Amino acid sequence: MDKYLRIFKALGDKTRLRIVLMLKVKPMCVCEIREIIGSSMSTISNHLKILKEAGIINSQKEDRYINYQLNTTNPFVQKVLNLLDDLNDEEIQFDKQKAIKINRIDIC
Amino acid sequence: MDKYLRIFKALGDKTRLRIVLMLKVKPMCVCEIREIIGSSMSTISNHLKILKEAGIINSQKEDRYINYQLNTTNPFVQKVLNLLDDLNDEEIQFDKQKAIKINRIDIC
DNA sequence: ACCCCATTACGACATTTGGCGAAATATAGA
DNA sequence: TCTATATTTCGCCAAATGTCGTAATGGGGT
Repeated sequence: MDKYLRIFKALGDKTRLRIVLMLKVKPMCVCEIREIIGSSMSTISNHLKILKEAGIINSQKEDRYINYQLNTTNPFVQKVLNLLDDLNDEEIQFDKQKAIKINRIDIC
Repeated sequence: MDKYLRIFKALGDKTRLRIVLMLKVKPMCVCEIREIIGSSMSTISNHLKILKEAGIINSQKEDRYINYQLNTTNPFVQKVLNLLDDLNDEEIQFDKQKAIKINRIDIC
């Protein structure tokens, strides 16, 4: 049951839900996510840790950066993430547009 | 987005997740749920309120009791609840067995 | 060896949350 | 209408959570 609780808890926070939805656009590093959300580095890093421990995302090194991406290997997570396709608030659309345009070279 | 957040928040609490899963067995009143969970009346009532405001459950009068049951009208909620079919911890099984056996006449 | 991205750990603070008991409310049945 | 009982609401407390800034640490690239 803890596995499920961790997932629901992780997605029950606005900042983390935004992060998950913008990672649907493309994998991003902490820097980029921080730029879109607007919170501090440590705050974002902590949220990412929680999402990672819930098995919702994972990370991968790319050059000097660590890319965070949605975890596609866990079936349950996969199903939950699919349900989020319906979620397209104005705020989420903004985030996604920013995610598309963002270039890490400009900000990191 | 708030709608989704409320649902995830609601399911991100152990007591509430247990309540939801035992309501899969059958609709129950506050008394019965209280008996299975073991917390105070007011605590259970508050959890039910949160689940109701999230659209996960609804209530219906029956005699002197108020029966709480899963809300089957909301498609998103429906899908999420379907995902929970995989969840069958020992603790959950206990709850469900109790739910089957429980008789409100004995305890309310 | 030195940068740079990122993580972690800390203290501080405000807010939220979950729990309780007691009081208030509602309502069915006598 | 009165009473018993089921449920909700209220006020309080403790614990957890989210945020920040700073500072120390890690680990790859250059």
